[in-house]
Amino acid sequence: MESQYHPQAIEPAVQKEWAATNAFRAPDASPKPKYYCVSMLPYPSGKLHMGHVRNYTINDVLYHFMRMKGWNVLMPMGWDAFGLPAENAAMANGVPPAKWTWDNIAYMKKQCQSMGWAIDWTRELATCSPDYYRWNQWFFLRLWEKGLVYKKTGVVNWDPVDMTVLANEQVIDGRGWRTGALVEKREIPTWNLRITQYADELLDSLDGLGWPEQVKQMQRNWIGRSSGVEFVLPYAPETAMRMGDGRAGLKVFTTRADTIMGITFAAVAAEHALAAEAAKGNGDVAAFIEECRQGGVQEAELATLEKKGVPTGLFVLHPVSGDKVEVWVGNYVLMGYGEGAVMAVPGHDERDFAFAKKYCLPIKPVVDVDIPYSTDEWKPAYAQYGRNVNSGNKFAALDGSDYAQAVDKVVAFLEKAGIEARRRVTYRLRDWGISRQRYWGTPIPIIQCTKCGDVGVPDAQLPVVLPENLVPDGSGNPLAKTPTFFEVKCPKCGGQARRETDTMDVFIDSSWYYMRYACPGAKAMVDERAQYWLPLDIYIGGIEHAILHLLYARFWTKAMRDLGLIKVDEPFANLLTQGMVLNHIYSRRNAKGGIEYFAPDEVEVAHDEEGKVTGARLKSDGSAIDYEGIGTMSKSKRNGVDPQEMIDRYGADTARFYVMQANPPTDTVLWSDESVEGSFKFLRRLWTMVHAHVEAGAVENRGQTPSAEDRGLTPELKELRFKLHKTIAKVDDDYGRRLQFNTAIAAVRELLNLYGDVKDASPVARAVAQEVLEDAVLLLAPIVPHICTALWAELRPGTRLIDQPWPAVDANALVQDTIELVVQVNGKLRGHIRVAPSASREVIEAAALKDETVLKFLKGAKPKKIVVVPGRLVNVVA
RNA sequence: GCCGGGAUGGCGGAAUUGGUAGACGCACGGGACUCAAAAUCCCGCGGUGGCAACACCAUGGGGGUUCGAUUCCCCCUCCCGGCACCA
Repeated sequence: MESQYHPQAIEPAVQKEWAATNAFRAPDASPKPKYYCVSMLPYPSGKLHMGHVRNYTINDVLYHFMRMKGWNVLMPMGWDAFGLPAENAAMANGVPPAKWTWDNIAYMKKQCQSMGWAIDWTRELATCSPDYYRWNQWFFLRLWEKGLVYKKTGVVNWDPVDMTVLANEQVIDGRGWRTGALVEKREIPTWNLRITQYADELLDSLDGLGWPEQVKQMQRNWIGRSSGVEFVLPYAPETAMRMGDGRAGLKVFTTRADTIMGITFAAVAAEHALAAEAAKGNGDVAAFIEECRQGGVQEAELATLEKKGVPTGLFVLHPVSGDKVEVWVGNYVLMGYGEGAVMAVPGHDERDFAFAKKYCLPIKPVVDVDIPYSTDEWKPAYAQYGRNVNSGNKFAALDGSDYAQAVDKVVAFLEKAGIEARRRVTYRLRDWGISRQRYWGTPIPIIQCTKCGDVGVPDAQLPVVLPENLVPDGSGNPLAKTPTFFEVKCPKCGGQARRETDTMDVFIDSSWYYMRYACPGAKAMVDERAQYWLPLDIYIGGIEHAILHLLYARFWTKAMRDLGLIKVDEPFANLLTQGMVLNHIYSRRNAKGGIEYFAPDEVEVAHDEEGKVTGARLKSDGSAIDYEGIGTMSKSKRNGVDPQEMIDRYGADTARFYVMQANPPTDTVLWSDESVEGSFKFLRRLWTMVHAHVEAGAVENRGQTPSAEDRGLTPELKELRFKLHKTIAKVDDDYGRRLQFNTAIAAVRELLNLYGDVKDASPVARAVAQEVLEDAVLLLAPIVPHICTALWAELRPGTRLIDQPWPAVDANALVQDTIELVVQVNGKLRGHIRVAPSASREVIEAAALKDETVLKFLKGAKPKKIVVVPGRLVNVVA
């Protein structure tokens, strides 16, 4: 056996053997139970980064573990190949997005292979290939037939200089990232999917999923089902004349109908029809609406704006008192939620309160909130439910009601008064707008005919193929400038028509790729092989996908089910959300006001004594740049770390071991490679241990190791076997249930530390050593499969690691004569006692009360109480 | 702003159901081996006091529940993720 550990020789040889034997090819039928484990597919940005290494190594550990446990395991891989970065790269280098993307895929695939991940490459897919995206188009048309697709006006970010729609990511502090121009809102026609039709099911079926509770909670809050009352605030007479829209008043929605007597004003969004009417002949309102048009559409930006508004001079009537109530235009009212209009109750709503304070509008508390009410300052308690008070003489019957009673009474009152009112369930969730005014995506299969309207592309003409040779220039969608693409005949009337040039949101691509892995080459969207593999037994990916991607994929699955394509209700039975890998971010504003990012290794950083960054300059020319703090590794911010250097220097096993031993998979981590050396040293030590054992001569009697009954073991060897079998149980639990790999590695390190302490060359000891080393190799195999494959071949010549089952725990090895208990006084550690595992409470108490330190702390007094926790501790309360 | 999460030695982390705080590593210090270096091995390593035995303090800050709190509850600070066109 080679005395030195040479990963550069071992790893390619092991990988070659795997490839030659199709080791990771998963059959679509098997007597074994199936286990389908998938990681979120990567965007082919150019190179793998440490987040990928973490993600796919976690998946790989589960692959090997479950395979050793006897499952038919599938781990596939693919490429989320459409999207914005390819267009940005094209603008920067003049290379078409297709070429850039395919080159990146080729390079990253090589990197994946050099990591040794157990991927079944026969199922690889790229979402930018027509074979894949044709089914996006086909399914879009099916949804359209079912009425789940519709067209409506949407609001987007508009860069007035580049004359182009900007993604939210491309808006930095309200300005276009390339031009530095102030961004505006612009309304355009968009295609939408009716995800809200599935809102209830998406909410209710969360309960049965094996997902982290935090993710389920985020999805619940995102869907945001709330029940409330929708009613009409009747227009005051002169307002009714002006509006003349056929409606008797302003429709509002509220979840707090019980506070109706606290209405002191009403507010509408700037885009509301009433605001437009008010702007006629009112310069202030018109100017305010114009002001609201400035800036982008991101909710985070809108929600942090200072609350502002103007009075419209239009009035509604309080539905109970009949008092005139003025309507304001407010920038905090969202057109996209409810009706774009709210009844304002500053007494019990925080945003209304802030608005009222700013514009000196009356604040009228009408619910008893248990604490004294002061209009000086908002307190969260003001928004609590409580008994109604101060309802006035027209509705005195409301006083004393609790929330539920109050809502009942209000609805009954409004109906009796002839005011349109109904209970309604609303959702925070909005329909899914899928139109993108971009080139590198799935073409939307619609043809716009002046005579026939929007016509679906006939199935026989699918896919609508995206031309692959265009290069975007930053101004608009190149497809819209390519007549060979958009000039078409109408499939219905044969007349001249125009092809839709918007493409689909890339979240569509990632909503069902894991089904297509299951049935490569299928002649339909999916076939029966998908039914065999679905649902995923575990889905692994970044916590940043907790809402959007996971919600869209769930919706898409349910829609496919309802079209009879699959039978599952949910795609992901279990979910492991990986924490983000963060790194420092450096940027600089360019002359135009756009933004430019720099990689951490291009930057020299100055720190203060506490390690805080005080300044940064470019290594190349010494110019000052901005430090933006830490954030997720991403292509656009140029702060990703390529694992290649680590692989070249130490090998893939060290890289895999390092990322798995450093932190639990769910933890967010700031990238550091400080202790990589330690990981490599451990693998080298493992190699040395096996080498020393093997060179001392083969041990044949593995499997006939003296068990506890045979009593052939010294106490030291018995302890070693105890530790071994404890470790097997611990690692099994960590891999299989806890999904926490750093503690599994620590346990194996402890085992090998103890093994290293045993200096015994007797035949019995050599047999135990064989058992320990074999099992340690099996326990580590899922994490570092290359070195373990090589070591196994030395420990058991003629057999292959990949065929081995997971090691079994020997219950006999876990039998102990005595156990140690902790002795506490008042909850503080004061000593230890050794007792038989079966020791009674009385025996334990007596032993504790004989302990000298315990007696010292008791100072002769009798203990007040003694708490015994079996198997753990005894606590004497003084 | 709203939703979700996090904070433990110089650093990464452990403590799984309320039961020994700091496992296992990294870095560092000391020693052995060596002509020397590398590699390897051994010892030490939260703070304060003490020769030591040991004692006290300590899990972002403040309060509470409990025989016992890193763990549960309330309040606060800072950081991370998401907020619908980054993926």
